[in-house]
Order: sequence, then C-alpha cells, then structure tokens
Amino acid sequence: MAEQDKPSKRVQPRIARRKDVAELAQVSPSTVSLVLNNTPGPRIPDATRQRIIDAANQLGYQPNAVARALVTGKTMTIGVVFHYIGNPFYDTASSWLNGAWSVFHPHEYRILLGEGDEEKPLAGLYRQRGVDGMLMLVPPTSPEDQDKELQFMIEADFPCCAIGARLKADIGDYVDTDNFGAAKMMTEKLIQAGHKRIMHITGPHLFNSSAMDRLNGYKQALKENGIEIDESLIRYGNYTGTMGEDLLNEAMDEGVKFTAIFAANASTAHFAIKLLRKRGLDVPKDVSITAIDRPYQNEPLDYELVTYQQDTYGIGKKAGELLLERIMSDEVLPSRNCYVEGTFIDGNTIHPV
Amino acid sequence: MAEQDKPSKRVQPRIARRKDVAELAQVSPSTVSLVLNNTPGPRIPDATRQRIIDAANQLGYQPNAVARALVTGKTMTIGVVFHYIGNPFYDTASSWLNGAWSVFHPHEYRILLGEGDEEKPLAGLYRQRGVDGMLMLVPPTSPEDQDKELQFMIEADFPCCAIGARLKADIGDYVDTDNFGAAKMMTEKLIQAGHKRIMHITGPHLFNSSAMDRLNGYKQALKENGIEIDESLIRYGNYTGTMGEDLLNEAMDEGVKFTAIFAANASTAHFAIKLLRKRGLDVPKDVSITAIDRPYQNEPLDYELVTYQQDTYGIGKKAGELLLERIMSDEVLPSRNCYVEGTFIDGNTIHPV
DNA sequence: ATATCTTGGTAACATGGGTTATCAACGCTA
DNA sequence: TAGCGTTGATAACCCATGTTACCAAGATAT
Repeated sequence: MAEQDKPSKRVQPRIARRKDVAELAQVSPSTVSLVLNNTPGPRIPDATRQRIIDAANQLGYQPNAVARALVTGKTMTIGVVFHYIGNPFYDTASSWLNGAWSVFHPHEYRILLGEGDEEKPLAGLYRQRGVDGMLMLVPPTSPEDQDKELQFMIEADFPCCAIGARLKADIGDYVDTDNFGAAKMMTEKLIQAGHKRIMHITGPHLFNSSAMDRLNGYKQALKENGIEIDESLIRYGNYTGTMGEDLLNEAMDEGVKFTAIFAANASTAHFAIKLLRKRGLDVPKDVSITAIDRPYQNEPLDYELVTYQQDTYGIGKKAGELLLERIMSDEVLPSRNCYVEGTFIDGNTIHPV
Repeated sequence: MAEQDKPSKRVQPRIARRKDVAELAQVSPSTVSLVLNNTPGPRIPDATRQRIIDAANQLGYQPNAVARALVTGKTMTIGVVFHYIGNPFYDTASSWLNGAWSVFHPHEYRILLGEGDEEKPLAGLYRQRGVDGMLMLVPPTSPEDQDKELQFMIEADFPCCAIGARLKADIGDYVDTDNFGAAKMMTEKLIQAGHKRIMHITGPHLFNSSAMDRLNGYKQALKENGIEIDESLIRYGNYTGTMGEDLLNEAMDEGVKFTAIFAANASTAHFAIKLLRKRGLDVPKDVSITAIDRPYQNEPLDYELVTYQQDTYGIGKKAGELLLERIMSDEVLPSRNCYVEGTFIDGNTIHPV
C-alpha cells in the first residue's frame, strides 16, 4: 500500500518563535522570555537584553498568544454575548461595545463575540477556557435554561457582568439603566399633564427584568398618584415595534379609552405613533406619548419624543470596569448592581389634558 | 527573609480535563481524544466508546480550546477589524457582522474583534497566531502603513478579506458594493431629470477606495453625458455628515451655483438636506439629491432619498464565504473581487429641472 | 508448537512559551 | 588554596491537547 502524502499545505514563511529569537541572540529560549516579559528577579545585563530585543525586532517576533494563554491560564479575551430576537448583533450593540472597548482595549483585552447558539449559549465559552470573563447582553435563554447553563460558571465564581437584564442566577454584576425609576418618571410626566387613562405597552416582562421593572415603575407611578390600575390598559408586548403596533390596534378596536401611552421602548413608541396617525389621531393632541429611549438616537425625526434616553455607551463602559475589576481581583467579589444615569429628553409628545 | 505566599487565587472547582475523563472511564488520555474526536483509524469497541462518552458527559467535559488550538494550529477564530473615525464599531457594523456570522457560526468559528490600535492594527492578530483569518472593514491606517503592516500577512498568504474598501496591497479577497457603478447610476438619475450643475460631496477619496470609486463614477456619468467636470462642484469630504454640512455651507457662501447634489453617503446626504432646509431651500424643488445608502435603514423619514442601498448583510455574508473557502483551502487562491448587488430606492428627492 | 494477524489500546512526542531551581564561572576573602 | 558570594544564565518542568508509532494479548493459521 502506497503511503499517502499529507495534503500539501499553504507554504507559510515560518513565523518567528521564541527559539528563533534565542538562536539569533545567542541565548537560551528561557532568557528570551525573561527579557521580553521583563520578569523581575533574574539579572540579565543590558548588553544581553539589547541583543535579545534587537533580535526580536529583526524577526518581528511576537509571542504566540495561544501558547501563552495555555500556560498562564489567561486568554486576555472577554466574551461578549449578544442576543436579540433573530439577530445576534443588533443596532445599539455598537455603543455598548464601544463603551466596553474603551475599558478593555487599553488593558490589551480582546473581545470575542459569543455563542449565539440556543443549545450551548454560555457554557461553551467558559468551559472551553476561551475567555477570562463574560459580558452578557440580554439573557440568551429562558430563565430555566439559564440556571442549568450558568451552573458551572456560578460554582467557579466566573467573572461575569449582565447588561440590560438581571440574570435570575446570582452571578457577577449587573449594570443597567434604573428601569423602574425611568418608567416611573415617564409615567409621572403624563400624570403631571393631567392624564389618568395611560396605556402601557410592555416589553417581554416574563423573561426580561428590564421589561418587568418598567412595568412596575408604571404601576408605582399610578399608585402614588391615586390612579387605579386598569388591566385593560396594560398590553403585554415584547419590545418589537410591530408587536406593539398590533397590540395598540387591538386595544383601539376593542374600544379601550385612553389619552396617553407610556411605551416600554423606542421602537414600540415609534410604531405606536405611526399607527395613531394612520388611524387619524394626532400626537400629542389626541394622544400623548412617553417612552424609554428614542428612535434613531441623535437624529431629528418629525416628532421629538418625551423620553428617558439610556446611556448605552456609559453602561458598556461601567460594565467593562466592573468586569475588569472582577477579573483582576484575587478575591471573590460580592454581586453588585449598578445603575447608569440616562438623560431626560423633554420633547413635544405630551399635551395637557 | 520570610518566603512570601502567592496571593490567594479564586477557588475554582476544577474544570474537567482529558485526564479526568480518562481516569473515570478507566482508559488512557489518548483514547479519550480518539473517541471524542472520532478519529478515523484506531478501532475502539463500542463498549469502551460509550464508557468514555458517559464519563465526559458526567464531568461536563469540553476540550480546552486553547490547548487544542496550540497543537492544531487552528484557533477557530476569525478576526474582524473595524475602523471608523473615532469609533471602533459603528452603527452599520451590526448588519455586516450578522452576515458574516451567518457563515461562520455553523462552522464553529468564533469572531474576535480586532485591534483598533493605530500602532499595531493588524499584524498583532496574525503574528500572535490569534486568528485563522481576517475580515477587514475599512483599512485601519494610511496606505503606506498598510503595506508595512500587511507585509507579514502577504508573505504568508494569510486568509483575508477586505470589505468596503480595497486594500492597496494585493492580499486576499475584496467584497463590496460596485461603488463606481452605483455612483454613476445615482449621478445619471440626476442628469436624466435634466440637471447639469451637480455637486458631489465626496468621501475620504485619498484613503478609501470606495470614496474614490464613487468620485470616479460621478465623473464618468458626467463625461458620458457631455457635461464638463467643474472642480468647484466637487467638495472633498470624509463621509461624516458634519464635514459634509460644512463643505456645502462653504460652497453656498462662495456662491457656487448648482441644482442637484450627489452625496457620497447617507450621513452626508442627511446633513445636506438639513442644511438646505435651514437655509430656506426646498428639497427637491430647489435642490435635488441622490446618494448612496439611506439614513436609518428601513425606517421612514420625512423625505425618502433617491439612493442606492448597499446590501450590507449580503456583503458580510459573501465576505464570510470567500474567507471561509480560503481558510479551508490548501492551495493559495488568487485574489478575488466581488460585488454584491444593492437596491435602488426611488425616493422623492429628485425634481426635474 | 510456532508464526502471523487482529484487536484494543497506549506511550511518547509535539505545540510554544512561563517559571523556577540550579549551576558554572568568576572574583574576592581568609 | 580553600571557601564563599555574586553574576549571568540555563535546563527542566508545566500547561492540555492531537497524533502516530508501537505493543501486548489473544486468535488464527501452519
């Protein structure tokens, strides 16, 4: 039987290894490590140091990150897990990422985009030792699955930070907007303008803590102002504009009376306004609207929503800081909750009753 | 001198290694590899196989990705290098990413976000052996630096794909919109409506091939229609809306006459329209506008731009496919250029002269 | 009984670099 | 000259895996 040749591989010019540098500089590989890593302790005279540094430069040597990760146990990589309905990466992700990036980049940490897989959403990155910490934006699975998946990470006190939704499991930190407070404030703005029949189109409150918090903030505002909660005014949505539109349509067809809407998020508000107009109503004359976040940040639309704009960049940054601290720390830090303040935008979508 | 204790580390429950599985299954570590990787050749009876699989499940074993990468030389990671003025990740990045993701995810490739560092933009990821291939969105440095930085990768035929701008260096593939064709088409739309004095606000044409191609497309359209190129109508911008606004302002202050604008990108168009309105002009009655791309994809604004919408998801997907093919292939593939078709949007920003 | 084949599996090496115990050579002192 | 400290560096081990050459034991053929 003829021995089979290996398939011919791309011919790659050998990338310099420690050994190559060592040979060129006439020292042992260990010495190269000692010098290039500036390891304290061993005394290497400047002449030798320089010889090694020159050799390294000449060869364009950079230590193999994989080998280094194997021996140090640190990959210098942060896993970022995004999840959104049907879309691993969604629009606003970029400002979160930029915030986190601003923290990690100076420390030479890289960002690895997460699994996005329904079956093994998180554990993979951790159990395969691929990352040193994890930033989670929106829990990837239902609460039950989470617990199972997160079990490994919890037991290991694996450095984690959740953004935009609290994890059910008590693991790592949580950074977000004060959704409860923001929702309460946005509802109060309507109440202060004299509104009493305020509809709330919610987010997926069963699976997402921010949606739940906003719903509770809405209820609290009503309570504190002596307005009875009318369940027919609460429409359970999922943060998508189309769903919000359908719910509103339905409510109006049912003949539910209201003079204002507090929408759980920007997209819901945007589509609600579109629908109201389509049905011949004026915003805000006929219906006032507040929300959380604003469609198309920083850009003028033909209305200016009264809203509470989350500081997504700030949230990403803060989350990065907490996570980095957690990674650096030798001790197990307690879980921390952290709210990043947003901005109230006083638009033109409220009209006094 | 008292011997110093190592700082106490987080106590982590030991993550199962191959060795642990081997012990539990009463076999050698090698056998574990053979079974779990389904290595062809060695004959392991089903009973033993099952014992190993059970042990692995029981321990939640997943092979250490780092060790595996070291020995195989494949990290199963794609580097994605984004660069934009001041912003490592910009808004539309998400659709590119989603396109690329749709290709890589099924093959178990992960995405590592690139350097974003002016000094060592690309070489790091490659030379440190961190990634198996690279997707580059917008060249990170000036053309000169690129050549120097890319030298290593070129010599190695390192799998690369550029998106949104050709690299000067001949390395890997290039996927983009047909910028020349699109620009020509958008200029022709204006010409067909009778316009002859058409201003073009460009992108950074000295550093970015897409901006250059669009400029050339604009010129070509004029030429083919017998319209002389008037340099005072070409304003050299950089794709940012604010810059475009300034340039337009300047041109108008200079008293340059024009009846239409072909804007190099969406942001430029958007800000141009805002400025024109601010200066009391109507779009399109006084000034017609076309562009490439549309501000705020998929959402209605109070105008509908006549534009050529790039298929960013498609570009990301195509780039992913070419890159993957390149990574999988043992041979050195020739450089390929590939245009992904976009969509013409027939808006309302053209008015016949 | 001996040679040969098959089955089932393992030992050993390689990957590239961090870390530490150790060591040779040299100069100085008693 | 022996003993000792210092300087300058290195050999050896470790990380967790993939891979291949090899081997022991039993079965079969001669």
